[in-house]
This record gives sequence, C-alpha cells and structure tokens, in this order.
Amino acid sequence: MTDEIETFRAFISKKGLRNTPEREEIIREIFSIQKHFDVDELYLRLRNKGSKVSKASIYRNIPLILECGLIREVWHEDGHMHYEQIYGARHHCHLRCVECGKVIEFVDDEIKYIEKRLEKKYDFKIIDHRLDVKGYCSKCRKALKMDGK
Amino acid sequence: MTDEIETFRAFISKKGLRNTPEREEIIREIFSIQKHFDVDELYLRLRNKGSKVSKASIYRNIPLILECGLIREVWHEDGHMHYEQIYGARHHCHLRCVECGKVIEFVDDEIKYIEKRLEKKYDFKIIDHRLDVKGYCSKCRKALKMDGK
DNA sequence: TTTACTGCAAAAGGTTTGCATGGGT
DNA sequence: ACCCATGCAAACCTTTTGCAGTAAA
Repeated sequence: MTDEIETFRAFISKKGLRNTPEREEIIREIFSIQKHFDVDELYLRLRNKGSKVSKASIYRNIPLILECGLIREVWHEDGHMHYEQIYGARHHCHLRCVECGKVIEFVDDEIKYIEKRLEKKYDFKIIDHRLDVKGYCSKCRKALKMDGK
Repeated sequence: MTDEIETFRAFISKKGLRNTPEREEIIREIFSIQKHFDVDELYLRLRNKGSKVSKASIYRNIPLILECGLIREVWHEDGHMHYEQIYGARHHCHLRCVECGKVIEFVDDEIKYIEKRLEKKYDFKIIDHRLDVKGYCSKCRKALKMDGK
C-alpha cells in the first residue's frame, strides 16, 4: 500500500471515521495525477476507469484530505478551486503565464526568512503560505511582440 | 473629483465605453470602504444609502475595475471572491490568522528579489504576485493554549 | 442616432445537503 | 447493532446572461 493511502487511513481512523473503498479510490487517483487538478477532472478520471465514486463523495472528502495535509488548494480559477497533492513534496510556489496558462513550480528559500520576520514582527505562529506569481513567459511575449525587455 | 474616479473615467473613455452614474457610484463606494470587500457587501452598502445599482452591474464592472488596476482579488473564501482597492497603495501582502480571521497587511521588499530571480531563471516578465500567509495570532495561541513557542 | 449600459429575472455552474440505502467497526 | 459514508437528486449560492428599456456620445 502506498504511503499516501496509509497516511490517510491512519488519519481517518484516528478521527473515529471509516475507511472505505471510495476514499481509497479518491486518494489513489489524486496521487496518480501528479499535477494540479480540480474536482471535475478527478471525477471524470475516476469515471473513465469504471469507478462509481460520486462527485458528492469527492466534495465531502476533500476537506478531510486537506486537513490530513495530502493536498492543498492552489488557486481559484474559472469558477472553481484547483488543488495539488503535496505529500512528500518540497513546499513550492507557482509562477504562471497569464497568456498560455503554463505553470512553473519553484522553490525559493527566501520565503522562509520572510516568514521568520513576520513571526517576530507580528507575533504569529505561521503554518502555511501561498505565493502565486503571474507574468508572461518568453514564448507568449514573442507572440505578442512584447519584447522591449 | 477624486483621483480614482478620474482614473476610471479615463480608462473607460479610452476603451470607447461609456461613463455612467452607476460606474461612478461603484467606484466611489469601493474607495469609501478602505479595506477588503466582497460583492455582496458592496451591494448592500450601496443599497443602504439609497443607490439603485444592481448586483449585475457590479459583476459586470468588476472585470473592468480590475483591468484598470484600481482593485485586485485578494482571496476566495466562503464561496466567493474578496477584493481590495489598491489605487495609490504600496503593494502589500496579507498575513491572516486562521482562527479569528484577523488580517495584517505587510510589505516585504525581499519579494522583489524573488521576482527578479524568477524572471531571470525562467525568462518571464512578471506582472504581479500574491503572497498569502496563514498562521495563528498571539491572542488565539493563548486562547488555544498553543504556546510551547 | 447609434449602441453600450442598466435592472430584472432566469440560467448557469460549482458546491452542499436531505434522504434512503449500504457497509465499516 | 450502531451510525458513518455513499449515490442520487434537489437545493443553494455566486456569478453570468438574455432581454427590453434607457441613456451616453
């Protein structure tokens, strides 16, 4: 059994809830995606491989999977939320091209120091951050003839 | 006339659109709020002072006001988007307490350098960023007896 | 005079919920 | 046996859209 599923099973049991095949299917599918996803995509992928999991179950489980720390919300776009799996992944942020939608994940240690400064200055205990950077990638700049820079 | 309204009027004219009293009311109200807001709050404030502006008009105008650079999206919460006015404001980010919802705005120049590194490394032209930091404020940590730190 | 803008109400689309059934513990 | 979880469908809520009337330019 994969680590993710084991982690989730333990989490569910600890909360006094029940491990079900549907929950396992959902976790398994999320971790087979290996990139950002949304509820509809997850649902369709499950359907396409014969799963009977309903959207309601996905919606009911997402808060638990979030709380368990296996996924996180990455951005709200086109009227719905987008998620990514983060189990075992180094914390990273996103750089997105507003033209073509290309996403680059990056890690920048400087953010840790920003957090440290914030904790000290405002007496907070920081648990998470989300840095979302937008811009134009080189390809789109060329296509749009934006390249004075 | 305030700067914000003048800016928006110029923006609207330049696009070949029309300046209307409804647009002016909306801008005026947004800039009277001086903090984060959502569509419903904006609508109710306008209603309460006798304005007849409809929600449809607010929704139709928000994309223009965003494009004009007078406001930006700050986060999506409780099922809807939240905005803030940014005209003349120094670019800042948000530190939020997940317990009480308290929001602190902060400025950290280090983010500029992160952006510079990203531009160079990935050949992007960066136009915006959003850093949203979550944690527990001192008051809530005490209330929750979380203070081993 | 042209045609963008508005309010209203209906529609759309994502997410939540009530209910009866099924299944983990 | 208890009661949590599921699928289904309806409900809910935010946001969008069609329409007919109004008003900038």
